Amino acid sequence: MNTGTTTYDSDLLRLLEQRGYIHQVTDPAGLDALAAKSIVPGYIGFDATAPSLHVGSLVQIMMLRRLQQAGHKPIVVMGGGTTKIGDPSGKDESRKLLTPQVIDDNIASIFTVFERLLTFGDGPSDAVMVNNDEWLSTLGYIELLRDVGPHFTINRMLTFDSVKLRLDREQPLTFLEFNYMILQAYDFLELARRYDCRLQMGGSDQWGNIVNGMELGRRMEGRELYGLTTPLLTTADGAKMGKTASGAVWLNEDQLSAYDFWQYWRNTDDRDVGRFLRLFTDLPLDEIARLEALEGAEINAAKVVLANEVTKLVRGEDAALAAEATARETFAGGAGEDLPSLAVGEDGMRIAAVLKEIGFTASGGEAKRKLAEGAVKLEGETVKDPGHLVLPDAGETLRLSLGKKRYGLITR
RNA sequence: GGACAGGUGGCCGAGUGGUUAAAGGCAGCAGACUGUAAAUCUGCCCGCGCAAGCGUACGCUGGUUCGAAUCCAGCCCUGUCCA
Repeated sequence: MNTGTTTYDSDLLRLLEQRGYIHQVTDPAGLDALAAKSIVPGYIGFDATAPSLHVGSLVQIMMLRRLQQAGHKPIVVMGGGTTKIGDPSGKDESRKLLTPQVIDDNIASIFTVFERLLTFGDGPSDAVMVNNDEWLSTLGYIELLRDVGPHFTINRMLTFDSVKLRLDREQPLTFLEFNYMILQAYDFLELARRYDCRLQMGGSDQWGNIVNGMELGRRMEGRELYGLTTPLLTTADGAKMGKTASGAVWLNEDQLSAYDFWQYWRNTDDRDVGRFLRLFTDLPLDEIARLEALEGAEINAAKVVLANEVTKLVRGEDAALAAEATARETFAGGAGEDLPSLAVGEDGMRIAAVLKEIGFTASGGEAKRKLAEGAVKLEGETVKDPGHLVLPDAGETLRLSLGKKRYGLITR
């Protein structure tokens, strides 16, 4: 693990290293020297395919926050232009094309989260958000080929992991996907021109793209650019971060309630607590060290702190407090108000239907299975009969649970 | 354009005429144990229906057959090699 000692002179690299953001840096000494003496504008690119980013992107967002904390300028690049040609992320089917309107709406929605974590404005170290559609959509093909094309060799492109993997596995790799990396490289060049951007950051899978951008900038305009990647974030049991029972862990409230968001962090694996505290909260390192050292059941206290802090940053303080209060009451046998709820109406509803309606199960059949397994409780009593009629008295609230972690409130 | 190999449930991957809603693995959910952790063991894991049952499903379309994921034809898609 990270010892906290570092050889860097700049606040930026010290901060990033101590908190565990650094996987690779193209020229650590050069970047360190630059960051020690001047403001470094740095960018990270984000997808605009959905109305919210999810937890998997949070490391990157936090890294922009650290950049700003160290006095530099974060640039958020939304991939509006690249989204227009579809997402080539390896999955064969998910190449849905989005209309410009949808993309713009997505970007606006995503921005609400950035707004909480970064300070935007016109000052030298204020954050800015740009859409790469601004330059990509007006790019001429001939022009691009002539100016940029000569700087890429197919030989080298073939050596990139993203490409090699596909070829080795004998999977299709389209020309479109192959070109994606050129457009991403072009982004870096354009940002260097517009904002004197010197640094691109990203996940470790972006290393190749980042290096391409740096080299393009150097070859075309003699620019000195830097790249830095974060480690691929997995949970201690090896899974990619951000996936859970009911899908992705979205950052926006519209896609995932604050309570569920809070629960995601509360359920962190013991082994991940320290690492996540460093990455995803602003708590001082010595306090994190103290929390991380807790053993046995006591580490749960650290998980609560983690959940509170992350929820506070991403969703705001009120949301964090409410989520924590709800969790405390709920797991103490009561029922917090933040829980999902369902009104069954005057005639009541059969319990299998209730489970489906409230979103605990995907289908009626699954609800019946869970009932048969004895996983469902109503007011603390196990219910097994799918036909059991749920009908609270007027004004009464029943407490429904599926398994040990999912709770909901049923009213008439 | 040609030759060959392939397209199976969220993913990987068996299955070459009925007993196949389709082996096995992964992921997921639940139960037990716990600390709302991990590991482990057990069960579940297409949809609808209280149920008997019904409906969909093995790239697409059509055909053979009492019966097809499995056989035939055409088409679409992918890979490898050749032009």
